[in-house]
Amino acid sequence: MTRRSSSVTIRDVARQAGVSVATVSRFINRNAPVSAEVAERLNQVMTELRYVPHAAARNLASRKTRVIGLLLNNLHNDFFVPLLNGVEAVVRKKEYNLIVATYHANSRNAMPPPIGPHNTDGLLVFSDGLVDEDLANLNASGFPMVLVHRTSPKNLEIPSVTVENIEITHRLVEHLIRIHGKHRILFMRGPLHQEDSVRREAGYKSALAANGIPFDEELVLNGEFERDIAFQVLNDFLSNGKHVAFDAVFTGDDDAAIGVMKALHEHKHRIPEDVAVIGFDDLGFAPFLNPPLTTVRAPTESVGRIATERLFELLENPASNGAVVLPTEIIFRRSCGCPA
Amino acid sequence: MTRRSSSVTIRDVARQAGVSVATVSRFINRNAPVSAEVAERLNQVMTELRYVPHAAARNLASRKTRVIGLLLNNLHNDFFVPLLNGVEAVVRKKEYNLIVATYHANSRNAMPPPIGPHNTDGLLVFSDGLVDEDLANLNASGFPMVLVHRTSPKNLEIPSVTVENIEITHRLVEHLIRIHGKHRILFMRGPLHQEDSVRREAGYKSALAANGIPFDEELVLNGEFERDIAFQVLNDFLSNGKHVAFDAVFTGDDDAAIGVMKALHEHKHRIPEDVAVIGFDDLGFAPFLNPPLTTVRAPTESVGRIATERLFELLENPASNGAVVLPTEIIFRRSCGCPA
DNA sequence: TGAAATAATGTAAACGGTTACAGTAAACGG
DNA sequence: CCGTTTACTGTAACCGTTTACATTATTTCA
Repeated sequence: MTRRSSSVTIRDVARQAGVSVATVSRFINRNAPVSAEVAERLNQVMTELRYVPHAAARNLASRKTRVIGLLLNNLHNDFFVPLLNGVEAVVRKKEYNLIVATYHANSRNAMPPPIGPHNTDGLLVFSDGLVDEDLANLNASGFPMVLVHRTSPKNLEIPSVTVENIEITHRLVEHLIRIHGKHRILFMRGPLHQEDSVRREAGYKSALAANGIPFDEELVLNGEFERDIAFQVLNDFLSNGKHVAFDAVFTGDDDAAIGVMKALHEHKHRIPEDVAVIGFDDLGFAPFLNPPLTTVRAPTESVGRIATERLFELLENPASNGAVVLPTEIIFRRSCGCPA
Repeated sequence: MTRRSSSVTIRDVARQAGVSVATVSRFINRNAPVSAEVAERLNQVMTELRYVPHAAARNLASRKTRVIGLLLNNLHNDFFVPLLNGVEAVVRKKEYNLIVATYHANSRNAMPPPIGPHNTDGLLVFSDGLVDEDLANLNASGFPMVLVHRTSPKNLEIPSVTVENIEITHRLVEHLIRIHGKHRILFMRGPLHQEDSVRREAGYKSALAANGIPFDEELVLNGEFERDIAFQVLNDFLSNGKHVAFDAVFTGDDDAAIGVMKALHEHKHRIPEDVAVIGFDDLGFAPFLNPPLTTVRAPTESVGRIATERLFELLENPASNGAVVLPTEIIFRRSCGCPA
């Protein structure tokens, strides 16, 4: 067999420097002493030959990839920028690589998850594509994972990083009711099984209940936490004559709030006079929307950073370590009816 | 040596199915016929054993990684969401993986690029961290690359995907001058050597020149195409008493425009009456800023998609194929002074 | 000073796949 | 009916590292 590879290998370096490959490997990984003399020679030879270790070979031999994966449902939301930013910063500092992949519940049938133990050392799981059973299997095999914006299935104890949703949503919706006298509050929810969406819906309902407002199924729309879908859905709702009255919209996230605002605009509803709008996340543009968006500030970059740090802790010391819930805070702006 | 690996290998599958590893490999890769009988048996055994091929081993043996890399300067801009989205969609369809890494000119001293021929099959280069010399070396070695928002160094012919900047900027700035009578237009530029920024500056200058307005060095600020930096810089500019008068701001990108608007707001300048603002990119939130942002629509998701498609073409057929420049279009909204 | 630890290096067996090469049996073509 | 494809399968070398084990020279120290 005549396999040809143009790339220079560790053997070339070893030969050129007159040492064994083991010594070169040790020098590269600094995991055993190498004489000063040899070290210098190797440095020289390596730059001269432009030697770069072959990642796959290292991975195979060492059974590490130096890659961590981030599994998302999709990339249709500005929300992911701060999240990615937090993740990437930590990954870079650790001199690891980051694989970003999308995978959601519906793609399960077609394909297995694109990233996992076979090509990463650990996973940051945002996606709902990995169902509880998958998580259980991976966890049982000792594969390091940290859940993001999602909590561990019962009796599995996978570490997670989330933000506080229910309490804050309750308070914000209650604000709409008590301060601004809104009683017909539409909820533009996210993906059906996404925890943030579920929790925000819970907070929404509990605020209604606490204030004697009956829950109306008709006032819940599926915006998928996506700008375009939220627009579409609300637009249809407003167009399709049914004319269910509402005087406020709680949009599960800021990005979808843009779609909501667009639909309201196009149907000549004034915000907040006719319809108040509130969001969630406090994305960078929220203060500059028209009107400025009342929302909940979620520390998204911190979520990414902390989740990644915990994943690295797990890599070094495979001891599970609970759930962290980061605090959130309401930011009042004009879209709810508050004065500028 | 006693190496232990808990994972099931191709040999386990082969033994269990009573065939050779070669047959299993062929079945997995579907690159040679396998009898129906064996195929079924393998399917069964593989799911039973939960066999997943080990990526590193495949990579090593096949000398392919099935990974493409996206190299960015940073992730501090909502602009990257549509870009990433376009890239990721194509990568997923091809059943490849995507490594996202940041690397910029200043990190060169500290580290080599985190991704390259050693861990990817090809690169989408947005970053300025890879200087012309690096590109030349990589290109000479036949490594597939596509430049994004950046054109090929002279006589290198690396494929690139960019958007039209100069002409459109010229027209937009001229609009500010001729229609809205602005004559002191501040330019909030991006990173010094970023081509979009350079070209937008060229369009800005040519519009000034074409309309008899002298270029004033003092009216150029470095906002780095980052929201927070743009805010900081303009805020300082407005605070530091120097009181250089201006009646408009051309912000090199929409994300930075948010920072600009914030600074203007805080200093009680009305937009567009006192100061007009125009951006670039037409990010999703642009129509909903207060006031709605006049900007240039750039097909960012298409840039990501097309660049990635071209990279895959390159993988299959290493023939260089020029530069594509996608058209852009001005979107007039209120921030420039146009009526709603 | 002799035993034990340490430093520096080499040899060669993995790691888990792919694939060139070879072989056998069945199908085809004239 | 026989030479030639074609379908299918197996053997084993190889991809480029890491690392267990072995070896020798040098320190350390009781």
